[in-house]
Amino acid sequence: MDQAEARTRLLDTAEQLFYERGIQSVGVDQIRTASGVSLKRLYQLFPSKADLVLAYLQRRDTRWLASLTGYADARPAGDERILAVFDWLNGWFGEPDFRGCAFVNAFGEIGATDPAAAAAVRAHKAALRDYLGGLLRRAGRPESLLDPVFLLAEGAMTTAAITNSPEVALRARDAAAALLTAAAPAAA
Amino acid sequence: MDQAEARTRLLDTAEQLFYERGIQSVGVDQIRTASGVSLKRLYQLFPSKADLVLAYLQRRDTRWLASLTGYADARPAGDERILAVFDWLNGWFGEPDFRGCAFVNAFGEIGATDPAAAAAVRAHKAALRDYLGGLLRRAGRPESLLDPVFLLAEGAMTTAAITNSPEVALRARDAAAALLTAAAPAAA
DNA sequence: CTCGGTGGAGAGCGAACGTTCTCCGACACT
DNA sequence: AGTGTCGGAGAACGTTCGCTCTCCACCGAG
Repeated sequence: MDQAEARTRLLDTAEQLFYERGIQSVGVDQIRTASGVSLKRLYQLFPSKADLVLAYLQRRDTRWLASLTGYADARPAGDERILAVFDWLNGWFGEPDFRGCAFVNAFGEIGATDPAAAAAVRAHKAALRDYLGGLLRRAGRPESLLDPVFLLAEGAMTTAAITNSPEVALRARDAAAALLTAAAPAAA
Repeated sequence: MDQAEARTRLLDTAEQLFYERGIQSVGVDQIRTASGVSLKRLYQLFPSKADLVLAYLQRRDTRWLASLTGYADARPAGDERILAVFDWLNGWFGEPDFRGCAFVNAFGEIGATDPAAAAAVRAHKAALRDYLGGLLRRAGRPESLLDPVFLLAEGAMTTAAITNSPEVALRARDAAAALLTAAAPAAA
C-alpha cells in the first residue's frame, strides 16, 4: 500500500465514521483499525487528529459540491436548474446514512474550539451560496432571491436530518418555486 | 445552598458551557468548578453526564420557546405575528454569545450516540413547528405555508451562526412575507 | 550473506475523562 | 459535651484519549 492509497483509505474511513457518529466520538484508533492503515503512517500523513478532520472537511466540500453541480448543471439553464438543486437534496436526504450537513454538524461540535475547522465550514457554505447565486444570475433572477433560496436549502438539510424525512426537500422546492414566480410572475 | 439552588446553578453553568463550546468539549469537572456545586451534589441530582445534558436540553427547550412565544404573542394576531418570529430571531442572532441552535448543535454532536438527546431535539423542533402551525392557522393561512416558513427559520439559525450575520433573520423575514402575500395576495 | 532502511503491529506515555471514595468540618439533637 | 448525619473538597480509580516509541519482519543493494 503506497502513500496515496493509505491517504484515500484514511479519508474514506474518517469521513464515514466522523459523519456517522460525530468527530469527538471517533477515536484515532478506530480509524486506524477500520482503515487498516498503521498509526505510524496515519501520523505521517496527518500530524494530528485536527489535521485529519480538516482534510475530511475539505475533501467532502469538493466532492459534495461537485456532485451537486454535476447534477444541476445537467438540467436546462434557468429556473429548472435552480429547482434541480432541491431534487438533488431530495436524493441525498434519502440515502440510508444521511445525517444532515457534515459542515453544520462539525461547526456545532468543534467550531468553537477549532478555528481552522470553522473556517472550512464557512468556506463551504460560501461556496454553496456562490453557486446558487450564479444559477440565479444566469436565470435572470434578482440577487434578492439568493438568500431565500439558500435559507430554504439550509433549513431543509437540518430538518430532513432531525425529522428523518427526505420529502422536506420537495417542500423546500415548492417554496423556492413560489418565490421565483412571485418575484417575476411573467418571466419566460 | 439547597438542592433547588444547586440544580439551578448546575443547569445555568451547563447551559452556558455546553452551548458555547459543545457538549463533549466540556468536562464534568469544569461544570463543577464553574458552578461551585460539589461533585457529590452534582451526581445526586444528575446520575450521569448524559442526564445533565438531557436536563440542559429540556430546560432550554421550555425557556427558548417561552421567550419566542412571549415576544410574538404580544404582537397583533395574523401575519404580523408570524413575521414577529423573525424579528425575535434577529434579536437572538445579535446576542454576543449566539452560536446557532443548541438543538441542531447537540443533534450533530451526540444525536447518533445518545438516543434520549436525539429525541429531545426532535421534540423541540416539533414544538416549534407546531407553534408556527398555530400562528398560520389563526392567521387564516393554509397549512402549505408551514413548511416554507419553518424551513426559512431553520435555515436562518444555522446560517446566522456560521456566517455570524444576524441580519439573515431579516432576509428570512422578507422571504416569509413574500410567501404570505404570494399565497393570498388579496387577503386582509 | 550482510547490511541499512522502511513500515507494520502494538505496547507505552501522560493527560483527561466520567465517576466514586475518603476524609473532615459543620451543624442538630440528646 | 457527645454523637450522628450531612455535605464539601478533592484525591483516587479505571478507562480512554491522542500521540510516541519499541521491536521486528521484510527487502533491495553490496
